[in-house]
Amino acid sequence: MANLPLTGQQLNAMREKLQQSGLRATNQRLTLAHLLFGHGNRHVTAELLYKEASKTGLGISLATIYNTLNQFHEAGLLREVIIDQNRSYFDTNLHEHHHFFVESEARLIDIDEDEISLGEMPNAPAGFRTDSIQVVIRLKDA
Amino acid sequence: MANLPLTGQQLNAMREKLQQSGLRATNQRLTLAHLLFGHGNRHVTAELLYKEASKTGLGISLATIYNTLNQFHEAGLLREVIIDQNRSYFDTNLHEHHHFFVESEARLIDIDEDEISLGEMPNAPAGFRTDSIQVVIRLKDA
DNA sequence: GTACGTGCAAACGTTTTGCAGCGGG
DNA sequence: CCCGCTGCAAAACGTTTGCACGTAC
Repeated sequence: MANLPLTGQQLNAMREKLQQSGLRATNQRLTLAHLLFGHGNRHVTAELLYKEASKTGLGISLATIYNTLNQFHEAGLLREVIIDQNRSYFDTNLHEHHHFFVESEARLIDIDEDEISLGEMPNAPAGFRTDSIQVVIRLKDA
Repeated sequence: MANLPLTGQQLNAMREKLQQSGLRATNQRLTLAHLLFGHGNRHVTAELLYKEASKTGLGISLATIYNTLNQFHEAGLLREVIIDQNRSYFDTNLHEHHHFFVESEARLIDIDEDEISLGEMPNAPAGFRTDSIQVVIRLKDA
C-alpha cells in the first residue's frame, strides 16, 4: 500500500467507484482511476495513460493499462471511441455525445451539445436494433 | 499478360481509370480494380479482397493488396471508413454517405440518402477546417 | 487462505517495409 | 532499357494472453 500519490479523500472516492463496479481496489486501479476520473472529462489512449502512470513511481505495466482500460470499459466506467485505425481511445464522458478528430494531432475534441443536432435518423434494418449513433467530424489544419 | 480473367471491354475501362489516376496498368491492379469497381458499390477489407484475388489464379500477394488499396485510396478511387478497430474498410462509393455497422458480423451497410438528414452541424474550431462528417449507426442483433 | 490482479515476455493479427527480380511503358 | 511494381519474408505496431508471483479481502 505504502505511498500512493493520492490524498485519502481522492482515494476513498475512487475506492468506492471501483467497488460499486465489482472491481477490487488495487493500487494500480486506484491510481489509474484517479488519473482518468480525477480531472474532468478526458480522452485517453493506452499509450498516453501508460506515460502518465509511469510518472507516479508505481511501476504499472503496459499490460495492466490495457487490462484496466478494458475492465473499466466493460464495467461501464469508460466509453470506447473508434476513430483512429492505429489506436483505441477511451472517453470518460459517458453521455452520448460527438467528436471532432484532429487528424494531424490524433486528438479528440468533444462537440458541445448545443452546437450539434441530428436530423432524421434511419431505423435499424429488420433483425437489428440501434446500439449507438456516433458522429465524427474530421478536421484538417486550416 | 496471358489470360486475365477479364473481357477486353472490362479491361479497357479499368486501364483507363488507372491511367487517369497516374497508376500503371499492371495485371494485379487491373484485376483488383475489376473486383473493386466492376460490381457496383462495395465495402472491402484487405482480407476479403485477398481471398477474392486468390481465386483468380494470378498469385496476388497480401502485400500487393495492401499497397494497391492504399494507392487507390491516395488516388481518390476509394474512401476509407474507420469503423472497426481490427481492420480497415474501403468503400468504392465516393459520395459522402453514412453507414450502419453490424457489430456481430463486422459488416457495413450503406444508409440510404433518403433516410438520413443531418441537423445542425458545428463549425470547425479556430485553426481547423472540416474535412468530412461521418455518421456511424452501430447495430446489435435484435 | 484464496481467488483475483499484476508483471513479464511471448504471441497475436493486421499492416508496413526492404530488397531482389520482373514487366510495363 | 529503365523505373516502378511485385512478391516474399521479415519487421513493426498496438493489443492480448499464459503463467508465476503478489495482494486485497
